[in-house]
Amino acid sequence: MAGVTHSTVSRALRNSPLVNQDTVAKIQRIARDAGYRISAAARSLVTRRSDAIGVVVTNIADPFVAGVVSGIEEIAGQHGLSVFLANSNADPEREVRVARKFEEQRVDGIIVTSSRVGARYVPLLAHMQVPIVLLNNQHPGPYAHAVMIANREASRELTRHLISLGHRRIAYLGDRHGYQSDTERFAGYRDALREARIRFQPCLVVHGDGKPEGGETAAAGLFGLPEPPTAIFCYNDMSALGALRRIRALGLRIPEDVSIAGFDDLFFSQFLNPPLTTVRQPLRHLGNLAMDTLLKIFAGEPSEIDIKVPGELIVRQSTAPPKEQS
Amino acid sequence: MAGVTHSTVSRALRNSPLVNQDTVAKIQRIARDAGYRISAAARSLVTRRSDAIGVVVTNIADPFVAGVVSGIEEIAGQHGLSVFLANSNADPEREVRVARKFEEQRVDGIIVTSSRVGARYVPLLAHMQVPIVLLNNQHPGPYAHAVMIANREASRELTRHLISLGHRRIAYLGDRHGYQSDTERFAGYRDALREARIRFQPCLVVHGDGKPEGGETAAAGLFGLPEPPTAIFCYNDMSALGALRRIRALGLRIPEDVSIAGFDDLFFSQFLNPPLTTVRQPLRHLGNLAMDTLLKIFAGEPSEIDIKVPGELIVRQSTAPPKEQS
DNA sequence: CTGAAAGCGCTTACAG
DNA sequence: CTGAAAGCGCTTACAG
Repeated sequence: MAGVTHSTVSRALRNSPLVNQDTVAKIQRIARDAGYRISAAARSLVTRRSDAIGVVVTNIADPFVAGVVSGIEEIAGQHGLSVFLANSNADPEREVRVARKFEEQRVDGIIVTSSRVGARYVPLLAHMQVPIVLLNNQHPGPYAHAVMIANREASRELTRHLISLGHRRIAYLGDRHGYQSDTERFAGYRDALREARIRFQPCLVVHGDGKPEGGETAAAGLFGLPEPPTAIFCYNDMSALGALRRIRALGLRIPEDVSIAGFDDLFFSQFLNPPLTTVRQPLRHLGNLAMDTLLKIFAGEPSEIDIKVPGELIVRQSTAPPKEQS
Repeated sequence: MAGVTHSTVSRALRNSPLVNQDTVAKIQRIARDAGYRISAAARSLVTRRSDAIGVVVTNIADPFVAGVVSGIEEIAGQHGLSVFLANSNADPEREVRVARKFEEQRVDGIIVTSSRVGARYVPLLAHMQVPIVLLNNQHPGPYAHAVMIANREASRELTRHLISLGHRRIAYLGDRHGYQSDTERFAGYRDALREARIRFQPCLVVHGDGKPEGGETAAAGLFGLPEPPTAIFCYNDMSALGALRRIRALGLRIPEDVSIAGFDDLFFSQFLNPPLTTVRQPLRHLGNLAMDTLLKIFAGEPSEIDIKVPGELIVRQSTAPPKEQS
């Protein structure tokens, strides 16, 4: 060393006010010159904090998820926290493995990013006695905080937009049953129909998988109907991507023959041909909020249990009045 | 405890052959029932391995990056390794912060995923004496392994495709100067022109930023030319996304008036209207390879310094013969 | 096959 | 303001 002891060094590096300023300066200089890096493992062993958080995603390659993770990492980095990323793939076996790893790492908090996470996953994490924030997936229980978009309201507004254009046969192309965001968006769709006294028609509801492939198949089903819809509200932009392709393959024009709307406003949606009418979710901001919530919990500050962010209707050229009133 | 000592427990949980099988079974059962989770920090303090790797990306919200990270995480998870994710944003200050964090965590290896990473970043990491794998960015030095797509070859093939359709005025819409993948793709473009004895015209080369916005602006420039191109080879699909929009805004049809090709085959490219001709990069596979390389290094097995993966030309409907021979 | 001991690199009361 | 000591939860030679 350079004149002092172990403990003093430790204190100096943490900028303790207990230490002589000159000593601090000297020690910090020496440490820097020597390329000293504290061992996170050793520190965390005694402090009982890892200064790391865990982020579980179903699939980081999903642009919704990636956008949100980017917002999480941004705030975490600003506060000197490391982030562990783990894909669960909605596979129960991987979910268990992920939870176990996070426990071993003694993460200070967990963010679960995904609308697809099964409710059964949360108990697994809740068991860890660590703050949990769910992003776009509320959990009915005391274990977790939640950051969400106001799905129902935004969906209602989007459906109203279609109705105001003159549409009456509006299809809902959803995700798989049981996912909360699908359920809520579906509810908003029905709200708007009810308001406008349009009879709900179950045959106009089809289900994809939240990805282009599922959207494509589901859309195909709608055009096998004796009376196809004049507008389709797709659960998300990824589904819309598939629906758009299928509809074009059928020789129909958008929006002249059929209007299409999505949800999320992913980066590509404004570049589609035609540009997609959708609801904007502020992905990065949602990620920021989730991380902010975790930070508040760490600091012992009060924090809302359910944070709701409004979506924003973005009207583009994929929606227009129907050709003929039906 | 339950009859035995500290050391025996440690050995039992690691399935040491030194321990009586019955004892092992008993200890493992007790540990499971008690919900015991080993402390990664404590273990790593003595083993001097963290069983964690660090992944640096410029921006996880970029679909190229997200696809690759997904492939990295997949293999890491299979081998019980945790992954730290950090965004550098190509911001020098953040790069330093990321590198420092990874040092503190004593990661066992680092993967840098990005075509935008500055060469100046690598020394920062190399200093850590830890295996480094660069994905899509080769570094001329002994510090790092590299996994890359065969940019030049694939680019040459794509350009040949445009030439074979009859194009002679082919523009290159690149990324910013100095990025390796841009440089290599540009070289492939020139190779193909040379082969076909088409004179290279500097005015047909424009530069974007690898994102839709930059592609849009760069494309606009090409149509201010007295003799605009009949085909545009975009450095990547993200750039093409912007170029497509701008070209449509100019009232031109694709591919009738101008052919457009991209590079990467991101998930959305096959769903565009028209579907985009491009070069497929096997993103997930590239991520797998990078992680495999790291694993080999950990195991002390020999591993190639430079792994090159071929791209695959995917011809779709955004390219066609030019309207008139120019 | 099992136990006792040392030590990984830190932090933090407790004395001075 | 600084030092000596204990301890965080593991692993691993070293003895038996």
